[in-house]
Amino acid sequence: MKNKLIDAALNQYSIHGYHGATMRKIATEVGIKPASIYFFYENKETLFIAAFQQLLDDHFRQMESVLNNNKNSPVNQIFSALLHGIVAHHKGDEQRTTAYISLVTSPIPKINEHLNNHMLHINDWLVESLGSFLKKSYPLMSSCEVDRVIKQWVLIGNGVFWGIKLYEGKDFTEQVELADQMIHTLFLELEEKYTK
Amino acid sequence: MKNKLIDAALNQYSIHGYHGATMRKIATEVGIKPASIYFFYENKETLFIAAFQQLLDDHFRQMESVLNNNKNSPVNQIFSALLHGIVAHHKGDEQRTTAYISLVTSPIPKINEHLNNHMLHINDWLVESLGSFLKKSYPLMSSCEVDRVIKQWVLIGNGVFWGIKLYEGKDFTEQVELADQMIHTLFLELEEKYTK
Amino acid sequence: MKNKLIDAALNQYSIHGYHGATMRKIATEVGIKPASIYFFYENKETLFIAAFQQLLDDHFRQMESVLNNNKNSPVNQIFSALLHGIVAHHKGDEQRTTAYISLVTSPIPKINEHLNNHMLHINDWLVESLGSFLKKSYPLMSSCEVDRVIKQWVLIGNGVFWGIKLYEGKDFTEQVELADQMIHTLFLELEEKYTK
Amino acid sequence: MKNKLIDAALNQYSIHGYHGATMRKIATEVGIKPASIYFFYENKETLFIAAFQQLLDDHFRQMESVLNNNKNSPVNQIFSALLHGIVAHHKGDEQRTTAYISLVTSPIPKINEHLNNHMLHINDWLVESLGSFLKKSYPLMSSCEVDRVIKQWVLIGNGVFWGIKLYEGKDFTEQVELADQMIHTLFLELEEKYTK
DNA sequence: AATGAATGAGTCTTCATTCAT
DNA sequence: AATGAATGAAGACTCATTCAT
Repeated sequence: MKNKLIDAALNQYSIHGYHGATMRKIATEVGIKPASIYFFYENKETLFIAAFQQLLDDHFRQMESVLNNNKNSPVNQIFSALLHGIVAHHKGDEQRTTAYISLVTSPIPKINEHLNNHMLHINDWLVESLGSFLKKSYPLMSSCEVDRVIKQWVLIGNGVFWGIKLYEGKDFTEQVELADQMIHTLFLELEEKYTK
Repeated sequence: MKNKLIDAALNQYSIHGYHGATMRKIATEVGIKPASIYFFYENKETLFIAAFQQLLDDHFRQMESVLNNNKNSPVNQIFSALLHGIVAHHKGDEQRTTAYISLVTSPIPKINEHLNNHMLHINDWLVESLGSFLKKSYPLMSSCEVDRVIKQWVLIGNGVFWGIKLYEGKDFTEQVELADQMIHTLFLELEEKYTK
Repeated sequence: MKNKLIDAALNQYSIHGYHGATMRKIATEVGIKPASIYFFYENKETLFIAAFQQLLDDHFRQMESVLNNNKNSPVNQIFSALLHGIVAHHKGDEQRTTAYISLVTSPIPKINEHLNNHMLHINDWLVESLGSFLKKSYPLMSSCEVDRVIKQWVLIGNGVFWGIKLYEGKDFTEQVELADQMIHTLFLELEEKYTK
Repeated sequence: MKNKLIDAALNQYSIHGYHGATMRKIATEVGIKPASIYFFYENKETLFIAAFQQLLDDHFRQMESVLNNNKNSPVNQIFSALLHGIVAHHKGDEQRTTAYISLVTSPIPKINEHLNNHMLHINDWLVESLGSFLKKSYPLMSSCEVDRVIKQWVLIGNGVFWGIKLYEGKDFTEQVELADQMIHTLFLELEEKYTK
């Protein structure tokens, strides 16, 4: 039930925003009465913090698992696969993605903190794990350049991510292809620079 | 006063979301009583539709003016300048930018419609105006490729835009630099392909 | 304009009741702004007291004029004509009739007072004027009986009056006919008793 | 509590009209807070529709029971008793009677519909039940005449009913007596016509 | 003669929350 | 584990009224 409540909370949040996601709507969605929510969560804020926590954790776990499934591919394919993996994850659960996007403009301070930590966490993890792959393939790359490549990849990823709410169907598929091409170009440069 | 109300509405919206942007908060921000708002706008929805309309119009006008100020530069600089211009515009008015981002997850159907129209409008305009610059510089480019370049540029722009809320200070400046590099690469390819 | 306001007030009152007849609705109906009403009437209560006063005065004047036009007919025809006259007056201005009915349940004490005075006034007038006609035709009738006949006539009139809101078209016409028959019977009795 | 709310709603309605019968006044009358009303009724309109429904149902049941208690008396006494019964019912609960009268000028369309149905229902019922009594006593009466007698009786009843708000104490008692006399006359005619 | 701008009080209604059961 | 009943605070909005113009 706690999980059903979190799902409902995220869903309502994604549709109506924090103030519009009322306890009643959430309760109705899981088939209980508003008063019953308080048996599981102390109050609205607690529920939402748990919900957002889970959202971010899932998001992170998902990225880890995608990376894990591709760690034996060539670097450039890893970057590409990771992008596709994340995109697939988001597209497969648009409701949560909307929640995730809304998070960025969340009106609750505690949640913004969580989000910032999450972002730093992801960044560290990306730099560390992707960095090690890059260095393995291009041992001559400077730390600084490794950083740069990862950040550019993230920048492209952000662009695609933002497109999730802006483009639909074929238009969005095209976005992913365009991103792929740019990643490809990124690695062409590296290849040329470090492997001849 | 109608304009002051729109500003306040956007500000409150950017901070608290639609349901959290109460008439009282908006009224207080402009120094009148809640009841007085209804002298200027029929109701909350009307006020917000006017506000968002203006937000989108300003946004578009801003892009136009940036383009106008750079239309005599070389193409690659136009693309770069346009990106910087938009970023500057958004950074210079973070409150409105947050409102703009929140718009994407707005709970009011009428507003989503407006937003979609706005997006299509911008797209058309970009393809048309930037397209003509590209074709002038690289007459051999196919329409299809013109389209692709513009869309990649937009993708990078979206990445930067999304970063506005995620990065601060130097970190954000770095984002713009990274984007610039990628645009640069984009045009290097074109140069190589079409001008030798 | 003062008269237009009174008409509008009565109309709105008949539709929505006192609390539902807002200054705005009244102003809109006469094509001015609410604030302008206060140039003509001190406040809502004053306006309505004037309106009701006029309503009752008109009502009374109407009855007088009907009686005047028939004062040379035989008594029984006077009674019948008076009934028809009143009914015609009310049917011809249903809006005011509704207002008149609503008056009886008015929530404003001052108005109830007015109404009571009006009722007493009408009663006195009826007893006096109709009484004199009766006594002229049936000199042997006791004051007490004169009173009784008038009151029965009023009772029938009240029945018809109440029917204005309950019956429509032919159904209402039938009511008036039924009333006529009963008045006829009333005078048959008198005839039998006093003129043989 | 739902019933207490209905009583309070009718009482406030009878005093102040629909728009003047505020949720606050109703809540106060039953000793709860306005917000609590919404636990029992969806909104103001729902509450009032339930209230008026009950008012009309009670009214009808009352008439039925009066008729039932007198069905073995002679016809003319049935008519008289029914009148007295209805009058007693109304006089015994003036608050509800005022509500009933106000209903006729109610500003809510749904309620007017209910009222119309109620009136038709009562009419049918009167014609059917009183009609059968009349025919039993005067087998030679035509359906048409049966109809007429009933309608005249109703007309007198309406007159008395309307008098409830106009007359007080002895004056009202007199109204009932006058009505009684007229009913008496009505049956004298029938007696003379059909039983000699 | 009329109104634009403003407001305090009050309207219906919803919200998060509580607590006894 | 769940809810019926209740509520204080706040939500959007309306109302009668004022006053400078």
